[in-house]
Amino acid sequence: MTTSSNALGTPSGGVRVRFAPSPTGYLHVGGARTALFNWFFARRQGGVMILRVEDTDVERNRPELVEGILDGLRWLGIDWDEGPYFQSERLDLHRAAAEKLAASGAAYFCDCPPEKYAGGDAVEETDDARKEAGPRRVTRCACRTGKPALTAQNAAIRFRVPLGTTTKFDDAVFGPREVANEEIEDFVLLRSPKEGQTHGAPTYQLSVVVDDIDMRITHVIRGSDHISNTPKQALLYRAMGAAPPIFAHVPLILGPDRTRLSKRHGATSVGSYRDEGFLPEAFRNFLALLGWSPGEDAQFLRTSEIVSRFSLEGVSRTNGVFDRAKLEWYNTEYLQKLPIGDLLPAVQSELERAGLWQPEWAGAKREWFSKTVDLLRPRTRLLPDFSTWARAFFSDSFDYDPKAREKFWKDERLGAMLGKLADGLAALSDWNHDACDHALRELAATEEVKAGLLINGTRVAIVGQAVAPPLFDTMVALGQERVVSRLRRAVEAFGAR
RNA sequence: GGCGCUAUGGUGCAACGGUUAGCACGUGGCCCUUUCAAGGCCAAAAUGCGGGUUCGAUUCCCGCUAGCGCUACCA
Repeated sequence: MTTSSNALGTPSGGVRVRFAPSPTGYLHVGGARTALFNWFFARRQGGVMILRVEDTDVERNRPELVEGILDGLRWLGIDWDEGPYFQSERLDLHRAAAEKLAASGAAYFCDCPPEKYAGGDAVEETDDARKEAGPRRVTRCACRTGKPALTAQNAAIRFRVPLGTTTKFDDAVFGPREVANEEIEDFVLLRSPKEGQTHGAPTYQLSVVVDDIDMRITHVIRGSDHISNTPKQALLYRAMGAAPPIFAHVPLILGPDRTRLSKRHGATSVGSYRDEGFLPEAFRNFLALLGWSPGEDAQFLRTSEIVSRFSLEGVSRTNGVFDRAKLEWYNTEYLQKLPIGDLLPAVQSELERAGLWQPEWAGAKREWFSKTVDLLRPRTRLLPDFSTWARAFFSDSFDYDPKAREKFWKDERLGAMLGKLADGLAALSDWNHDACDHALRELAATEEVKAGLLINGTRVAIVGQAVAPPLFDTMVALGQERVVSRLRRAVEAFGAR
C-alpha cells in the first residue's frame, strides 16, 4: 500500500486506527465507546482497525480477562482487521527503542528511588497529601547530567525532555495544544530491572509510541484522560524521527453523580448489558450519540447510518453522563422498529438460552414465529421478556402470575364462564380474530357480564399474565387447541385458587 | 497545591454574532383503550456568575466559580 501525504504532513493514504485495551479489568462502557468511535471512523474511512492488548503492567495484568474483552467487542459488533497484538510479546522492540534513545542522548539512565524523584519527599497519592505537599515543581534529577556506571541492567531509562522550548500537537477534537517543556517531567521509558531480572519493563509511554509507529497508526482516538500525556508522546515521536499521528481525544463518560464512571455506579461492564438482554445495535446507537453528534436531529440511527455520517468534527469536548433510562429507551425503540427479520435471530438465541427453542420455528413454522414475535414486541423492553413474560407463547409450561390472578380472577362466576367459553371456542370451525371475538362477546351477553370481565379473565387463563397483546390476536397466535385446553385447565386452577 | 480541559433544561445533543434558544430521553397531564405497552396531543424545564468587544452575544475575549483530567519505574 502506498501512502501519500496531505498538506498537514499526515498520511492520508490509508487510515489505520487501533483500540488498545489493557487487561486490568473487564471491557467497560467508556472503553467500549472508544472502541466504537475507532471502529466507526475506520469503517467510514475505509481504513484498518487494529486491536492491541496493552499488557505491559505485569503487576495488575490479568491475562484471563483478555477473552472477556474480546467477547465484549464481538458482542458490540466490532470487528478488527489486524491483531490482537500483545505488547507483552513486543518487549524487545520497546527495550531496543529505549536503549537507542539512551545511546543517542535523548534519554538517560537513572537510579534514583522512584519516590524520591517524584518531588523531594515521598507523597501519598491522596488529595490531602498533595495539598500539604504544596506546589510541586517538575524537578530534574542529578542523573540527567550522566552517571557512567549506570546501564539498563542496573537503572531505569528516563526521557531527557528538551528544556527552553514548547511541545505542540494538534487534536482533531480539542484543537491545537501547546505546553511548556518545563511542565513535562523526565518520564520513565524503561523501568529499572526487578530483583533477579536482567531487563526492565517498558512503560506505557514508550510502548504506545513504539507500537503506534511500528503499526503505522494514522489516528489515535482515545479517552481524553490521555490528553495530558500526549505532549510526552509527541516528544517521543520527534526523538524517534517519526511523524506523529493525528490525535483525537474523546470526552469521558461520567456516572449520574458526574464523577468518572466506575464500579460503584453499578453496571459498567459491557457484558452486564449483554446479559441483561440489550440489543447490541441499540447499545451502539446509544453510545454513538453520547459524545458525538451528526449535527442534525437524529436519535434513531442504524449502525450503517452512523458509519456513513461519522466524523471526528462531530465529537464533543464535554464529558457526558451515562443515562440508563435513555439506553432503555433505545432498546425498546429497536425492539419495536427493527425490521422483524433483524430481530428474529436475537429472540431465537434468547429462547435457546432459556431452553424453549423449537427448531421448527426456523423451518416449517417460521411464519408463525415471525408473526408471534411481531405481536409480542411492542410490549417488550429487554430480550429476556420473550422467555419470561411471553413464555406461554413458546411453551405450554407456564405459571399463572399471582398478581394477575388477584387482579382479574376476582369474580366467582368466572370459573364457570371460562368452561363455557372453552366449549364455545372448541365448536368454532374457523379460528380467527373475529370468530373468537364474537364467541366471547356472545357469551358475555348471555351471562349478562361486561365483555371486559371475560376478556381479562381469559387472558390470565391462556397466558398466565395480566399483560399481553390484544386477546383475540393472542388466541390466534396460540391456536384453537391450545386455547381450549388452557381454558379447561384454568377452570380447575380457578376453583383451587 | 501545580498544569490543563470543559461549561445550553434533570440527561444527551442542536443553534457555529441576529431564532419566540430547536430536538430527543426523562417528568407531569390529556386522548385512545380489553390488560399493559405503543401511538397522538399538550405542559413544566436551560444559555453558571461578572466584566468586556459589538448595532447586536448562547456564540468572540478576560476574570471568577464549579466539574473533570493529568500530576506513578499504572495504563
